[in-house]
Amino acid sequence: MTAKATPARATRARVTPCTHCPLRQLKSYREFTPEELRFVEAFKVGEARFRAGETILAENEPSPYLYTVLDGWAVKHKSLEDGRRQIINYALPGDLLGLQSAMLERMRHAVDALTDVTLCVFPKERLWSLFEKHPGLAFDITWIAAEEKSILADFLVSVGQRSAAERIAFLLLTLFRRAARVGLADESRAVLPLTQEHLADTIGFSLVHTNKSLTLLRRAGVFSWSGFEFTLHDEATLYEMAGHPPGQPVPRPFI
Amino acid sequence: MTAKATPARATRARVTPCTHCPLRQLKSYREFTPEELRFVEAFKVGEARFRAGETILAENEPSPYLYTVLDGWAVKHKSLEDGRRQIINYALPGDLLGLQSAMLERMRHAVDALTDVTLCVFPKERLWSLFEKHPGLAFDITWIAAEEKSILADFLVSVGQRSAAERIAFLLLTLFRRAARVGLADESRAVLPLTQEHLADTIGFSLVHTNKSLTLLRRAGVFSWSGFEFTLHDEATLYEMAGHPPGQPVPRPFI
DNA sequence: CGTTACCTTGAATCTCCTCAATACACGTGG
DNA sequence: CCACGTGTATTGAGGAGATTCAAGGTAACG
Repeated sequence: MTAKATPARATRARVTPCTHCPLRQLKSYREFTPEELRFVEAFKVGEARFRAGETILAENEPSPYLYTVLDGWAVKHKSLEDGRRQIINYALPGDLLGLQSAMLERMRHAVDALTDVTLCVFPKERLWSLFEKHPGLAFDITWIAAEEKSILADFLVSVGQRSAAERIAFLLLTLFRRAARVGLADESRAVLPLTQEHLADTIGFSLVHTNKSLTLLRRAGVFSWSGFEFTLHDEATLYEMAGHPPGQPVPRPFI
Repeated sequence: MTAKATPARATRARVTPCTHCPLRQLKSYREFTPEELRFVEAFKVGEARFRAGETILAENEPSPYLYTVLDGWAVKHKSLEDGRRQIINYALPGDLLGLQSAMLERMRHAVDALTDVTLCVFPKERLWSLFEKHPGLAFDITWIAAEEKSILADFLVSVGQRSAAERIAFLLLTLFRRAARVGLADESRAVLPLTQEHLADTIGFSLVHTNKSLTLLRRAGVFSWSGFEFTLHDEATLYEMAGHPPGQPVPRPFI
């Protein structure tokens, strides 16, 4: 890994208007008021596309934009000088990127595209007027931040306390459910576009050990996962193995 | 460990008025506008005290209150069924507790008092009016959530990638700096009121191994730490060992 | 048809865990 | 005042688990 950083290419042509945003159709999102919808529509200045492997936001850099993922997967990670890296979280459609650079001046981690990605682009200098004029949207953003804190805490518990098999089960089940929540999975199947190296860098084990543990898990027949195709054969057992990860709450907000 | 959950005992007598809040004197906090100060003063309905070891907020419980720490230390943690537990973060004076229960309906982790603690108490049903009427305060809360996400990400990197010595160095240096930021440390000394068991549950190692690694680190003479008294002898070296943890940003907000 | 990315497996080594025992400081009650 | 229990810190020994090094395999792509 991987490709070099590439500047966002804003595509003003063929931009999805927020009024027809496919994510807003999902029952897991609340409805906007007409005023909020108008504000968000004006807040969005375009879309940006990144190819798999490209850097969306670089660590320690400021960014003039806030993004939401419209389509595709991204990965948030931090690297140490010697090449070790830790994946912090994944971003799926509907997730917010760049809040740190908006709030804390610069990114404290990098964000890379995991698949080809389309993002909605919002200029961060208008974030303040969002807080001033649309407390409901401000509340949503805070809600999202609180929820991500909760996800990070769950990852921390997993990495700090659980065995290799438990961590793998936890991660795959969590990602499967997040994919399902935004309509990217049916009953038992989803595309989870990670390599085993991503998996290893998320759960805090070496690639070799991750592979061996994964092989054992697969032999147990609880799920299959190859070529990014994940199929869940026995959710109850995987749920057991994962140490009972919390169900996703019904999310209140959108952006 | 430890004492049973105890209901908050609101002490309306001898409550510190926000106008004289010792934390607001610190240069690391921004100043309130007079209107904000008036709002916060009314938002605060009292203070609560907890003794060391008591539970401030229980996992999976809702809470009608939001708290800020006025004095003392608290610890946020999650426990598994079999007794393993992971410490998520620590709360020092100025830190916010219970945002999860306010935003996500219930706590996803527990909060225990590490020392005797005094908290400012805010009723969460008035949080919405804060967002409506004081976007500056709403922005502050979001800022705090973003910063804690950043801290959790750093912990995750530490637990996922670093050696025992690095994790210990990272945690102690981080806590020393956070204590210093709120006036709880002088040049090189601070009270860090953790046991080695807390340390172990934070860095994700067994108590025994943590003790052995700590002993080695102490023999290196970079710091001393006994009876909760932490003395930093060689900050540059500890900083090296800790893998260059980020300096604390100047925090914008208060509550 | 060679290169690249990803996955898989074995072997040797070292880290970390569990079990077990000891030590010290503290507070309590006899 | 001493005996005792409890919480915390320390150390040793043996074994499970994770890492690194190394080699080989497959599929995709020019």
